[in-house]
Amino acid sequence: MLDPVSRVRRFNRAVTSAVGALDTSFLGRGRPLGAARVLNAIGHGRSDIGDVRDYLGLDSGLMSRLLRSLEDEGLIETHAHEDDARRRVASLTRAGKREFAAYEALSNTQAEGFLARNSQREALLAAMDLIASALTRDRIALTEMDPRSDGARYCLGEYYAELGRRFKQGFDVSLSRDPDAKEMRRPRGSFIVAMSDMLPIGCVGLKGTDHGYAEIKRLWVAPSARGLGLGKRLMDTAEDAARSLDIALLRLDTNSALPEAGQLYRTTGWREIPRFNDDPYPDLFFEKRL
Amino acid sequence: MLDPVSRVRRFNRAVTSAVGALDTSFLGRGRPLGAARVLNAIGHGRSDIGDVRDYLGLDSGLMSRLLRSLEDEGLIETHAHEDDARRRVASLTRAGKREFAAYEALSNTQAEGFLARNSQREALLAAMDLIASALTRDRIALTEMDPRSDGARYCLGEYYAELGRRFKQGFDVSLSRDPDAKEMRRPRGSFIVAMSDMLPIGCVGLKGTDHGYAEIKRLWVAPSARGLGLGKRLMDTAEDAARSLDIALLRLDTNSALPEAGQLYRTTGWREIPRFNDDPYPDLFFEKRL
DNA sequence: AGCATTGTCTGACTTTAGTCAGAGATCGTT
DNA sequence: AACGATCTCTGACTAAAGTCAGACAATGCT
Repeated sequence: MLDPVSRVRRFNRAVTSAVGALDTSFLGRGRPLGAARVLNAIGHGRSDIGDVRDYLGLDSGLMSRLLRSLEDEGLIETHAHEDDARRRVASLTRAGKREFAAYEALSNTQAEGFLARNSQREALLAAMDLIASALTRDRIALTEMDPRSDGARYCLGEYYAELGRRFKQGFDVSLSRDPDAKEMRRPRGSFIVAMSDMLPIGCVGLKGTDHGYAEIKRLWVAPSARGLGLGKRLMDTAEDAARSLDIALLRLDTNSALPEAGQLYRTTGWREIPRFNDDPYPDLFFEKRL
Repeated sequence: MLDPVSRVRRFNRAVTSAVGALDTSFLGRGRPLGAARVLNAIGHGRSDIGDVRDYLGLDSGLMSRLLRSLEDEGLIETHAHEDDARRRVASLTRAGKREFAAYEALSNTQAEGFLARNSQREALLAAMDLIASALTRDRIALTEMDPRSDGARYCLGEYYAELGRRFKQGFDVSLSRDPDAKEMRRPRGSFIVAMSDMLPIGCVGLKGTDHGYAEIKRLWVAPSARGLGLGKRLMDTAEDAARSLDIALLRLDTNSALPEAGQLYRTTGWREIPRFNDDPYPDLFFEKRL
C-alpha cells in the first residue's frame, strides 16, 4: 500500500481520471476527440500535416479523413507546401481560430480550476514541473536560439536568481561581465536552450572572444530537470557548436559554491587552469581543447 | 510559457502521453481495453458489477457485454449477490487470476521503470503523492470503519509515528491512555477513515465515555493530503456521528507541538477549557457543545 | 398482493477509431 | 526523360465503443 511502486500507480490512476475528464470536456464541443486533437495541433502551430500525423500517431488515411471533416466544418484550409507540392499545410480559418480558442479556454479553465481548488499552489506547481520533466526527459530538445529570445531570457533570469540565492554575498548581474548577446550568436558564438515540451528548462552560452578561445557561459539546468544528465547534454551540444564554428579552445569560469558544475567539468575532459579574467564572482577556471 | 496555467498544461500533456503508453502495453495482451479494464477492476476487489460500472463509467449494456466476453474467455464467473439477487457479483477464475497478475506485472514494471530511470526517487514520489491527493480530493471518501480494520490500523500507525517525530520526548503509545477499540465503535463511538483511491490518508476517532461527553481522538491527516481541508471534513463527520449518537458535548486534548490542530479547533467552534484528564502528552484541552 | 423501482441483460443500432491496398501527383536522381 | 521514392487521398473494410429501448426478475413499500 505504501511501497514506491504502489505510490506511482496511485498517481497513475489519479491522473488517468483527470486526463479523462479533460477529454470529456473536449467532447462537449460536439466533435470527436480525434478531430479535436487535430484542430488543436494545428492551432498550436503544427501546420505541416505530416508533422501532425507523426505527433498524434495517426494513420495517413485516418488523418486525411479528419482533415476533411474539419474542412467541411469550415475550420481549416489546406494548401500545398510551397517547397514541396506533395506535402500539405493546414491553417485555421477565422471560424477555426474561434473554435481553437474555445478549446484553449477549456484547457485553461481546467488548469485554473485545479490551481484554485488547492492551497499549496507553489508546491503543486513544483511537483508538476518535476514530474513533467521526468516523464519527458527523452523528448527534451536542445535548440540553438537567439539569447534575446523569450526562452533564452527566461533561462537567464532563472539563472541569475539562483546565483543570487547560492552566493553568500548575493549576485548582481551588472557587476559580472554580462556578455553582449551578439557574442553569443553566430558566427561569433551560440546560445543553446533545452526545451521540454515548450518549457525552457536549461541553457548554455558559447561566447566568442578575440583572444583565441571561446567561453562557455551561463550553464543552467532548472531544478525540476536535474538528475537527468541535461547539463552534460547541453555542454556536448555547446562543444559541437564550437567545433562547427572552428573554435579549437574553450574556457570557462565557475564558482566553488556550485559544486555540481565543477564536478561535471572535471569528468568531461576539462582541466583546471589559473585565473584568466578579473571577474569578481568566479574562483575556478577551466580549459578544454577540442 | 511560464505562467502557472501553462505549467499545469505542460504537466497534463506529459502525463497524457505516459498514460497512453500504459494503455498500449495493456493492449499487448490481445484484449480490447474495455475488457481489460473490467478484468482489472474485478481483480482489484470490485466484485459488485454495479460498482465496476460506476467506477468505469460504462453503460449497463456495454458492461454486460464486456462481462460476457470475459466469461467466454474463462477469466471470470458471475453469481447473484447473496443479499440481493438482482445484483451480480463477479470473481476471477484461476485463469482470470493469472491474467490479472499479468496486467499487474505490466503496471508494476512500468512504475518500476519510471522510478529506475530517474535519480530523484524520493522527490518524485513525494511530488506524485501530492498531486494524486490534490487530484482526488473530491473523491476522498470518509467512511466509518472498525478501528481494528486494516485502513484504521494503518492510519493509527502513521499517527503514532508522526507524534514520535514531533514530540521532543518521543511518544510511546502505552503511556497514553489508548482508548479501547470498543469505545470507538457504535453505539459507544465511531472511527472514521478518509480513503483516497484505496489509500487511507486520514482518520479521526470518536470515543464514548461515561462522563457525559465523548472525546475526539487520533485526528490525523497524511502529509501528502494536507492543505485540502481534510482535517475539517474529518471533524465535521465526527461531529455528525456524535449527533447521530445523541452526544451533546465533545471534548478533546491536544499538544501545542501540533499548532495546525489547535488552529483548526479554535476556528471551528471549540473553546479552550482546563485540563480534564491526567494523560501526560496533551497540554491543551478543548470542548464543543453540539 | 399489487406496484413502482432497481439491476442486469439482449437486440438493434450509430459513431469513432483504426487498417490496408492502391491511385495519383510530385520530387529527386540519374 | 525515366524511375523509384515520397506524400496525400480514396475506397472498402474491421473492431471497439457507446447508445437506447425494452424484457425480465427480484426487491421494497404500501
